[in-house]
Parts: sequence; C-alpha cells; structure tokens
Amino acid sequence: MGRKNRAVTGKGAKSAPASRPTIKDVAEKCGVHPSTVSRALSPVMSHLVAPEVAERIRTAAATLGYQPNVTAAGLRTGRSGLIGVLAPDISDPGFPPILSGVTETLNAAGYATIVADVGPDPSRERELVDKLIARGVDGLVLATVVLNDPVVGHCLAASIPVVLVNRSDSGRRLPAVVTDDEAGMRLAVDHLVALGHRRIGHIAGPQDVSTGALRRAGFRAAAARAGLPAQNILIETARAYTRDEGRLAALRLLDRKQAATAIVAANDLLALGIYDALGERGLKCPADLSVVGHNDMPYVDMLSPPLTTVRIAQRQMGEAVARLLLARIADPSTRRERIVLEPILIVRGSTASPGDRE
Amino acid sequence: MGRKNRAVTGKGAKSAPASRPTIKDVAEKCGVHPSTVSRALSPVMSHLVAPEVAERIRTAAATLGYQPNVTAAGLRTGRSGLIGVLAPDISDPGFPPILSGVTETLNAAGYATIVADVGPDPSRERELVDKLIARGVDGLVLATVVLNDPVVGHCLAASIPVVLVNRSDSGRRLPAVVTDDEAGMRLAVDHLVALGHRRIGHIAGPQDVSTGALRRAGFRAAAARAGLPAQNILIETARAYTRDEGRLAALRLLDRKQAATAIVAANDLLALGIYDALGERGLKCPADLSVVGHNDMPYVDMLSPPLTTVRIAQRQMGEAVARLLLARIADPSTRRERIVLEPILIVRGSTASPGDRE
DNA sequence: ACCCTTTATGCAATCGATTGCAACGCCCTC
DNA sequence: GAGGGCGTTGCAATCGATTGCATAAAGGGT
Repeated sequence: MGRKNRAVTGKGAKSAPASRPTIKDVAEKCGVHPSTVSRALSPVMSHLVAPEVAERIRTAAATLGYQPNVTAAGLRTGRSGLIGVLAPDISDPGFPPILSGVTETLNAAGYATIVADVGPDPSRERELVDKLIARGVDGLVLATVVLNDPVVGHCLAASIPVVLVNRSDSGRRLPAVVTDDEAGMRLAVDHLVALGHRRIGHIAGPQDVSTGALRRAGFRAAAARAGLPAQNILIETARAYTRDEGRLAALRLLDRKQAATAIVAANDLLALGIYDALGERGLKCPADLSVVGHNDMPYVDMLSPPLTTVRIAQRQMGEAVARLLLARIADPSTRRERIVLEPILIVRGSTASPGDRE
Repeated sequence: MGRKNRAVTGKGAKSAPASRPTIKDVAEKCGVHPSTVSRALSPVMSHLVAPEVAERIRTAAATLGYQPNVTAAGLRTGRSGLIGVLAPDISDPGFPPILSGVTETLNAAGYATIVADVGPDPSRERELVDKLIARGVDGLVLATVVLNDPVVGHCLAASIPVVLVNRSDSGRRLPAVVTDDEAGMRLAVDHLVALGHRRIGHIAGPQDVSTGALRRAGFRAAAARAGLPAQNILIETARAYTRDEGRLAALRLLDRKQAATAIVAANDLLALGIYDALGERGLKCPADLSVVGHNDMPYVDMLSPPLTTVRIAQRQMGEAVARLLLARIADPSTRRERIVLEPILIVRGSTASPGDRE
C-alpha cells in the first residue's frame, strides 16, 4: 500500500507534507467536510456555503498550497480540460502562429492543449485521435485532415467536439476556419497580370488536401477570368508542401518548352523550392521569373528577393477556431459553422514586369 | 445521476453504444471480472491470466473498441502519462526542432506532451508550472529558465522530475542538455579572425539567460585568446532575442566611433535584426560588414546573403533531454546529469574578409 | 487418498474530487 | 409556541481502472 503518498522524510513523523495536499487535508484543517471545501472553492457552487466559512476555507487552501487534482475532478465530471491539437508538422514555420492563437485562446478559457505531430504517415492520424480521445480530451482541433478523410467520420461517430483549421473536409461535415483560397489565388494572378505577365505557372500543393485542390482550382479560374489562353496556364503539382518538392516541381515547370514568366506557388515552402530551382538553372528572380508565395510565413520578407506572397491571418485563424471549439463544447448542437477569412496580397521584391531587367 | 453515460440514441433501448465502453463492458461481454480484464490488457500483469482467457479478452476489447480511460488509470496509479513542456515562445523558429525531438521521443515512450507558451511575462512561468503539476504531469521540460530562476527551487521542492533544455540555471541544480556556448563563440570569432577581421562586435542576448551570458563571456574569451586588443572588442546587449532588439543593438553598435568590420550575434533572430540595421544604414553584407549568427534556425540559408552561423543540434537536444527525463522518471535518484553538445560552424555568404569588395 | 503448492480469478478498497439527497438548525410567521 | 421554509453542511455514491489479498480450482508429491 501507500508507497506513493506522503514520502517519509526522515525517521520521526514530525511533519511530512511531501506530496501535494488533498481536499481532505484542507477539510480537516478547517473542521469541515471535503464536500464543503469543494463547494467553497468552486466559483459556481460557492454560493451554497456561508461566506465566512468559504473565506476560512480559501485561506486554509492558500496556506496549504492546495491545488485541486485535475485528474480526479476530471474522472468525476467527465471533463478533462484538455484539448487535442493535431498538426501536420510542427516544424513547418506556418503552423506555430496558428498554434499560438489556438493555445492562447484556449488557455484563457482554462483549457490546456496537447499538440500531436502527425508527420508524413497519414495513418498515424487515426491512431493519434484515438489516443487523444482515450486521454479524455474535451475537444479536438484538426489541422491535418485531407479531403475525404476517414478520420472525419470517426470523430463524428465518437461525437466529440471537433473543429478544423486551415483545411476542410470535402463533405464540409465539420465546422472549420479557413481562408478563401480561391480569392488568394485571384489576388496573386491579378497582380501578375497587372504587371504584364501572360504565361503564368502554378505549383500546386497535394491535391488530397483542400488548400492544394482549392488553390489550384482558384488559380485556373483566376487565370481564365483574366483572359489567359489555356496553353498559357502551366501547372505542376507537388507531392508535399516542402521546399524540396517545390524545387522539383519548379524544375519540371522550367523545363517546359515554353517557359512561364511567373509562377504562383501554393505555399511559401514551395516558393522557397522555386528559389532553389532558379539558383540551379542560373536564373534570377524577378528579372527572369516572378514568384508569388502563399501564407506569408515568418521571415520570408528577409529572403533575396523578399517574397511577394498572399498573407493569411494565421494567428486569427487559430483564435477563431478555438472560439468555435469552445462554443461547440458549451453547446454541441450549435449549427455547424464555417468561417472564411479573407487573405491579402503582400507585394515585395519577387515580382516584377516580365522582361523588366530592373 | 447518469446524464452523461450512454447517450440515448432514439426511443428503443435496442443498442446504445454511444459513449466509450468501459472495462466493465468488456468484462461482462467476456463473463469475467473487470480486474481480470485489467490484467489481461496490461503487458506487465498479463502473465497472471490464462492465455486463452487473455486472448478472448483482447479480441472482445478490440471488437468493442475499448480503450482504457487514461484519466481513471492515472488517478489510481498516480501517473498521468503527461509531460509538461515550457517554451519561451512557440513562434520562435528555433524552438520547433527542439520540441519535435522532445515529443517524438516521449511519444515513443507512451507519454503525451502539454506545451505551454510562457511568453514575454516571466511571472507566468511559475503559474504555468503549478498548473501543469496540478494536471498531474509526470515530469517537466523547461526551456525557459533564467539564471537564478526561482522556479528551479520551486520544482525541486515539488520533487517532480525536471530537466532543462538549451538553457541552464546558475546553480546547475537541475539536469540539463545544452550546447557549448563558449565553444560556439570561439568558432565564430576564430573564423572571423582567420578572415582578417580585427575589430569585432558582439550583440549579446539577455544576460539573465544562460545562453546570453555564456555566449558573451565566450565571445570575450575567444576574442582575447585571438589576440584582439580590448578596445577592438565591441559589445552591445539586446534586451530580448528578437529581430527588433537585434536591429536596435546593431544600430547602437554601428554608431560607435570606430565601427567593427564584423558582428557576431548571440542568435539568428538578432542577426536578422543586424540585416535590418544594415539596410537602414545603406550598408552591404558582407562587403561592409560580416555577420555571424547562432543556432542555424530553419531557412537562414535562404537569406540574402545566406547567413554564416553556429549550428546547434536542436533536434538532438530535444531527444537527449527527453531521454534524460525518462531516466529521471524511472529512477529519480539518478545522478544529476548535464549533457553538452558541440556546435559546428556553418560558413555561408554573410562573412568575408574585411574590405573584400568581392 | 490427502495435503500442500501453484495458478487463475474474484473481491473490494482505493485514488481525489464532485454532487444529489438528507438532515440539521435557525428564523420568521401565524 | 408550533410549523414551514430556507440556508448550510454532512453523507455517501460515483467516475473507471488498478492491485493486495482472499479464494477456488487444478496439479503434484508421498
């Protein structure tokens, strides 16, 4: 038995505080029942206990350094105060701002977040969701779903509050906060067309994620709307949102018979890959090729040349999705909401008129 | 009573699985006692139950989709399987690689991590530590401690396994994984001296964190060892590891009567600030000034010019600190260990010989 | 054949906090 | 002065899993 509680300090049993005081210790010290302590310390129940008793309990709790055991409370109430967050890749510089917005908003509401990095193997997603549910999370934020993701149905079946951020599922069966991907591409294309570009390439992201598919469709639509003939719309699809896949796709695009004068990348990491490819081919940006990124991830203003890119409000997305989740937790029957944030174009040095040798 | 369990699906009580099955459900289905189920499903206790019964239980658990309630188990065993990680700032691009190494190693050992972002207000640190302890974390990873941090004593008093990463406390009272900050500065200074620099500046980090103080001391020592006279060693101290503080410190340094021909920054974010300051003053790097960073955070190879910097093995640090923590949890009496990783210099385009106009 | 060991399972307490219900005492009213 | 009501507090069950101990069944030895 009790090899755990009350670590014996020396030999004499003088005063062995050791492990954290429990509600019982506070109750004994005050000569009241534990339930009274519980009520006194709960903002919503404290009206049930006499003010002076409550005060006595509060000071006793403070002097003992009592902190309620969240695990025990969680077992009883069925709420853990934990939110699970599934990230595609923590090391992707685009993610921390979202995460930051999520955790800050949730912390303010008394929740802690468990962040799980799914990584390249998508089958881990389901596994991680199950692990998080087993940990009793009160809700999930998924930044990882692909179109037609089976995990969506799984979450629905588990009837646990779930919200999506940045990406959405094809059926739109879950509430989500996303940016207007198509509008973002329109900003990029219109900017290039205004500069005089007539042959524009696109490096699309993976087509199984909503941003990849929507941005590609958005690019096509924007280019057509700008009056570019179909043969002047060049598209290569990257297999992942990574710098290296961007480089490979850019090389494919550059090797086409009729090269584009500008490339719009589906995200900034892919744009970095374009820079790499340009270096390999001995081409200069923006003199030989204009480049537009997407996301405005940190420090792309420091690149050479500074990257023109479509800025999405990542921190705001994080905050919005957290609020959405809190609303769902408070009332799971709330209408499935979908918040679409408008991106803006940040013009920097990577775009110029074609043939404009500065 | 049960407003929680078994959400009623329709009217007929035909089959209402709804909320997750408990160990009791599995036991009933198998006609055994819950304790037998518990034993059968525990790798360490399963030898106590007959192999065929264990097998039956396992399949029943699988078909029911049973996952043990971690909260309940945690309450009983006193272990939560949670590790708290305190980060100075998740949005700092230097941190994700460390975090990635930590979480991956801990996940492999069955732990989940709660990441808390302390932010600029250091008093939140203590508060967050208490919150994490109240959540029953089995251990803490602190990437936030300052020299003489009161939180160190607090953790020691709470007798909870704690390890430090990247930074250490002044008394070295806690196990830590750090890099050899002084060696890193020696690499940087020696490189610049070899290029012919004789007046070298340093933008130091905050002096209340170990990296800031050690790197400054390391810089001084390396410069003296290289034979630079004291008046040729110029130091400005930044108030925080941010791009903007770096910019301000760089401007102060550039305004000195006798300007340096090279600056070593205490970290890459500060180096970014130097780039900004150079832009403001119309100076070119490396022609007018060589710059060396520290940390080799992601994508500094894409800057213009690509940043010469001291690379620290951040991912490895994360992995090492996780292993250290696991060892402490397994046996809290293990000797307080301190792991020092050796940095290497990555030479890129931001350093050149003084007066070398390419 | 009997007893003693070994093996497998059941029983019940426990972790710490929460909460519906019961009970107590007090005050007010008629 | 008795009864009703309200404001406080205590009691005990509960959440779900774990584990020391008890017990039952099976096996082995003489």
